[in-house]
Amino acid sequence: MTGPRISESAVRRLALYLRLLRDLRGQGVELVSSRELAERSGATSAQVRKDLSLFGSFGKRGRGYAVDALADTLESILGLEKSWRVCLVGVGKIGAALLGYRDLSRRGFEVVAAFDTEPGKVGLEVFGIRVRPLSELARIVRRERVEIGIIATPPESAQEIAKCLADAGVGAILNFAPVELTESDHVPIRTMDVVLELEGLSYLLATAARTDRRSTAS
Amino acid sequence: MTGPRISESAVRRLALYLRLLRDLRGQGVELVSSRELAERSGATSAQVRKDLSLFGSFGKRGRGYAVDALADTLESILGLEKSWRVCLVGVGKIGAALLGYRDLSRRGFEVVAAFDTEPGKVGLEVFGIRVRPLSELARIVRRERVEIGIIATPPESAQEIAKCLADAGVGAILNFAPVELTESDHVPIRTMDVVLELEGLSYLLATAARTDRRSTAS
DNA sequence: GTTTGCTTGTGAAATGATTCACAAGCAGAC
DNA sequence: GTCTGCTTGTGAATCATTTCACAAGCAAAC
Repeated sequence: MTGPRISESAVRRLALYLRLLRDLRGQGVELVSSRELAERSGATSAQVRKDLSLFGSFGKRGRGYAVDALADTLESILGLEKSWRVCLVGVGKIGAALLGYRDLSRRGFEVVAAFDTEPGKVGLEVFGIRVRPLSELARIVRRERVEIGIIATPPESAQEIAKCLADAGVGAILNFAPVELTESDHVPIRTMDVVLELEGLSYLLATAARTDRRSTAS
Repeated sequence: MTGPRISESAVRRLALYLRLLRDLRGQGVELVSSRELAERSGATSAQVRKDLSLFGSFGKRGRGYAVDALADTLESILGLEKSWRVCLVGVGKIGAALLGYRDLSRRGFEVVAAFDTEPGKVGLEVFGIRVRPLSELARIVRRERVEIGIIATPPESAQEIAKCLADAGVGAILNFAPVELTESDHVPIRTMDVVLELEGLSYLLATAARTDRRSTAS
């Protein structure tokens, strides 16, 4: 089964449903309806059903979805049955925060190596991970069979490092540097950017302010 | 001028163009074409032109866009001419990393207050910001005229805090807690979730692996 | 002035995502 | 068995976004 073509937002929703299902499973709930999943995830019930139906029929009409089975199915679809081997490049404030973030390993993403250029940082142990010099990246990524790279460097070096990671064989990259990276090879890249997100909110606030001024103007 | 209805992804792209324009301005470049902006932002040139044309005609046919003027225009559209007053709730690892993140104030988001419940943290100064008890949130948010709230607490408390922030008068919320929050009032909320993002990549990796197995199967 | 080369701005077309609406189906009550 | 209440799965319809394609326009060369 080579899954259907499916949008990025649909995948995100599936991951969200999975999180909810795990909670419900923990609470001992056995059945859940698309309506309930929708409420808790901020989607509509039709959306939930469509998303799930892309991969098969998992529900029982009149009853809902079996929490446990559906959680297993989603884990399989999302590739979360195994745990992924991750490396971090750039042990600055964000990088260090990520190393200390317990949820990563708890949710299946094991940080197995960390790299930095700064001599003052190389050799340190940060939350149990030894920081290695960048020069060892290719070697270690191969040796440790790293599958996902996280970039948390300044924007200037990010593109180059993305290239190194791709060349060294990682299959996907999560980028925290505030630049749009172009992907080498076919290695998908996701960028997370706090400032960009805040700027999105700024637009909404500014628009709201403009509207207010208009409607309450003398 | 009450701006047009515009999608979240379009706003994100505008913010991206603005960043590129600032770079170009810094380099002394005076004109830029939609094609160049497209290349650097990962969009298509038609997309760039459509995005910009939603708000007016800023380019010169045959030449391109005046970098300086367009940057100013985008700043105005996105509400980035002023600097926004931000508060942080939850000074854990992510919260502390944010307090230390210079780019926030540099790019127009000034953290003017921080809160935490933990007695061990209250009173500390983290990167120059004093951590206050959560009980003071409403009072300080009002006094400091905070416009945007950032939530970096455990997921259990996030919804409650979103409510407090909305009630206290913030106009937008950026949420780092791994829960889908329902908005109180009409306060928009954006959630950033590292694990969710990694799970999206996991899906791609798993799909690629499935496809490989299919096509190279005996 | 005319030609050339390049670029914008934008309707129209194509594509993609979401919502609607309802037949099909399940389980429990009687 | 049949009736009731509820829920899934899904084609069709709607809505949104992206891409196409090209007329209109600018500047420099000659």
